[in-house]
Amino acid sequence: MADRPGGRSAPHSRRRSTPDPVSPLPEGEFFLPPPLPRSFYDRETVAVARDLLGKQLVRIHEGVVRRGRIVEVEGYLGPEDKACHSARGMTPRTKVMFGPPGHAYVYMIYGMYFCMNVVTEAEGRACAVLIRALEPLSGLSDKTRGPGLLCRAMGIDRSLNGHDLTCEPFYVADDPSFPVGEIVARPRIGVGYAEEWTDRPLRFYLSVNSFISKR
DNA sequence: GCCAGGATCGTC
DNA sequence: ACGATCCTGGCA
Repeated sequence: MADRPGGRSAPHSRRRSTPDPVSPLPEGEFFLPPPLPRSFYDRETVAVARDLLGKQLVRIHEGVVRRGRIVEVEGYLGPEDKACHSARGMTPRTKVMFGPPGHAYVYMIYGMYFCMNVVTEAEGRACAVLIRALEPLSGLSDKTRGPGLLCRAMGIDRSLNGHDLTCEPFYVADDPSFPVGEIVARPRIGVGYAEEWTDRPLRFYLSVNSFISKR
């Protein structure tokens, strides 16, 4: 296969003479931040959850760049956590959670929405962080508050389950100049069935941000 | 197979 | 407080 050093044009017929209508990849320089390395995800889940706040979720799809700032997350701490999908062991659905860190765990909820997680900790730990809200940065509607809505806005569906988030076209990137500020910890949303795990403060959000899903 | 329930969201 | 909508997992 012929390589195109520095070239960004599509392999063949995709590129037309007119630019894409919405957020096309810019010509020349690219300021899209690079993906975080796998070592970022291969850490204790609460640390990853807190550190994801302020980062950018980036998806490049059909020539459109969609970016949002992660402003709300929830940690799910593996099989012992009664709110965690891996609490009933490995099933077809939770297989990705039991895999290596840095991959997307995407599932359908209530027959109408998708939710997206990042897998954390060592392979087999089956921990993850749910992305609950984004502040829109580019290519997104303003309906990004809540895990189902943000997946719709980003175009995240089942086809991205298991995707490796350490490479394009779907990844998390650092945003070093963004001031994260104070982080609030509260019980997770919608896990009333989880007994003693229901009230654990594993939901984290930026206190100075208006894009949170619920107060 | 069958069925209860769900890490949601919009509306009443 | 409830319905939409369908996948998932447990049980027969």
